Amino acid sequence: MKSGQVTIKDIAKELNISVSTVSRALAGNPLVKPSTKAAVIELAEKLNYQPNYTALSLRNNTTKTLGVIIPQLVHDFFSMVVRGIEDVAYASGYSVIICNSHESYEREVIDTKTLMNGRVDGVLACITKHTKDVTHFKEFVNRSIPLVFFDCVVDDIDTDKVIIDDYEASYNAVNHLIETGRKHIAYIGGPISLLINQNRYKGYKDALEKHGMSVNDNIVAHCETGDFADGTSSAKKFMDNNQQFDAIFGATDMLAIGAIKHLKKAGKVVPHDISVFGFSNWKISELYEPSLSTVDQPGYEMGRISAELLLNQIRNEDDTFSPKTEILKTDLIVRESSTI
Amino acid sequence: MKSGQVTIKDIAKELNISVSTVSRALAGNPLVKPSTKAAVIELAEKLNYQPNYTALSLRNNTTKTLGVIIPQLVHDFFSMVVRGIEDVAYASGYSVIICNSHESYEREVIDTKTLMNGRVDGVLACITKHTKDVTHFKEFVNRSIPLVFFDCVVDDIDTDKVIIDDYEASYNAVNHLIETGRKHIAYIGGPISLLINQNRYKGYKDALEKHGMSVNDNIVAHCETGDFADGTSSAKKFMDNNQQFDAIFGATDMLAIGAIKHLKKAGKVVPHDISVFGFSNWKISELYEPSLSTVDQPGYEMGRISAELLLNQIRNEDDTFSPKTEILKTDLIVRESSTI
DNA sequence: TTGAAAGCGATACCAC
DNA sequence: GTGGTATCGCTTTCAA
Repeated sequence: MKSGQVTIKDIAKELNISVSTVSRALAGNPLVKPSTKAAVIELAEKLNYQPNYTALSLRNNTTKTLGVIIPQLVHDFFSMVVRGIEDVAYASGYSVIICNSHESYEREVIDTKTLMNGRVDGVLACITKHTKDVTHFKEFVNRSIPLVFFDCVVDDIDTDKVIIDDYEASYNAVNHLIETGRKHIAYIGGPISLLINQNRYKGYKDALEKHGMSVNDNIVAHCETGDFADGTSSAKKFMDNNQQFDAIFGATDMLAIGAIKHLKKAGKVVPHDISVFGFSNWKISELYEPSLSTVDQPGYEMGRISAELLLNQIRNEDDTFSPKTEILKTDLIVRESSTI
Repeated sequence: MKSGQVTIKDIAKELNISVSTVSRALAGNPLVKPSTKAAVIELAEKLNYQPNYTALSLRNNTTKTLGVIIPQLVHDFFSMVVRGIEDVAYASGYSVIICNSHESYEREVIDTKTLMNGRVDGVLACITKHTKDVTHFKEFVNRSIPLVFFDCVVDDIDTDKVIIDDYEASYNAVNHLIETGRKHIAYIGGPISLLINQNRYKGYKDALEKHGMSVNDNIVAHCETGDFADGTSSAKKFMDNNQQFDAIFGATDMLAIGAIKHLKKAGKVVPHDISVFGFSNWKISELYEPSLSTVDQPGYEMGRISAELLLNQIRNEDDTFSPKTEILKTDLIVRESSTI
């Protein structure tokens, strides 16, 4: 763009024909005389003509761009989601613009406004841990801008959603700990205000109860962040309070590894004394020592499916649209930290 | 956008005034009668009017968007760079569109084309490990689209560049190993075709020579990826060949940790038997055991400076432009893996 | 103070 | 086969 941009007008002038003809020639319209067409194409290539994207967007009322609002990028799971989104988008001729909310509610609100002015044809969003008021997202629906939520979704907005079966994953993980002989299983999770954490906690609870155990609130922690430091401090709190436990289920890999760090410091051996299970299958969970048992979430697939749902909405437009919720299955990856 | 979008035309019709007046009122033009202005603003708010971004772009020949081409996102360093870019961009009213080349040359070429059609006002780029032919980047210069390279830069394109002082960082790291008494220091690095790796290797070599040591090619590896597995296999190769060494300088944290993994397996104790130094200060380097000594690169600052240089180019436009290269300093972070 | 009209780049309908 | 022109939404002269 700027000064240097070649337009069809330039081509038309140079060849002494009208812009209409140039446009048609470039579009491969069969009505154009072959010789004219050849001349246009040759000159276009010589001048390195690129159709002005902005003009096309305005004309067609479509930007061929998808917006993604995501709370973190340095995150193996989210990164795979983005990759899935990009692959589907590019394959359909769409670009992707990523807004990183950095887990900030204020930033998220700004991001929605940024995407609301016709810059994108549709939006894929995963809300931050702190998002409670979702008015800013409802506005997409009001304006009938296609919207798909993934992972951390908003319950009371009626649109497509793609989520992980957190409940089942967490149930299975805790079940595994019980079946390998653990009797006193602690829980360390992220902010319980988030639906995904509610589900992970519920899976934990139900797995215990299924086996006739009950939750001991002294070894349950709902942390603010889900980060490493929270895992360490939670494990420390449990031990300082002289709580007995032989396993920890951490609702994120970082919480789990943070907990292990403290256990080691306190002289406990993982998994001999205490088994630990994580959630997300970050790269570090494989590299850490002991390697961490964890839940593998299908991030790429989540991105792929979300993008497909969004493209469907975009293509549908005026037609009737009935929102779907896709629930994706997870896998347990058992490693050293829970192999007794 | 799409059907539902409110335009100034709608407002004009509703109030029985012209679009010009509406436009002026919204722009805060003082010539508009206060009562008219108030009415326009009130209605605009009521209808939740948002100026059409595409129309503005076309009109002003400016997109208020910066493009970023980056080879990886799940990377603590790049992530900080992006954050720095975003902060500067947003503060100046610019959006950021990120193209992830996924370390693929082909993808990178596509990304440059995507950004070449007037979608962005300028581009920030870090080339992939595999990029040798840089014709696609030269086209930005030909079209006088502002361009700034960061981190992995292209030497023979005359534009702004922001780089890390890889040479000095690596020199200092190896120097530290020598000063703590190490005599036989191995080198494991990424693809030597990349300038940054040439510099890291040179820093290693010069530090050795400065202390009267010489490079032993049997304990030098230039790997293809810089990933974990390459670190492991290089360390294995050194040991399988019965090479003696008491330290390893890994030109990425992943290479270093991969190497440690093998050392442990082979019964060596880090740092007692062998010191290890990494590069990049990934989060994992702090969590790993032993915690990894490493080079901290100022990612956020790199992003910030790159974006500022780009915005300067954009604002300058026609004026004379003399490309600058900023070289950023690094810090050594000494942790357990090199503390004897 | 306000309105009419040109123009940003590309497309498509309507003439000829 | 080709040219003229309206149009997308908005800003900005130029007139009134």
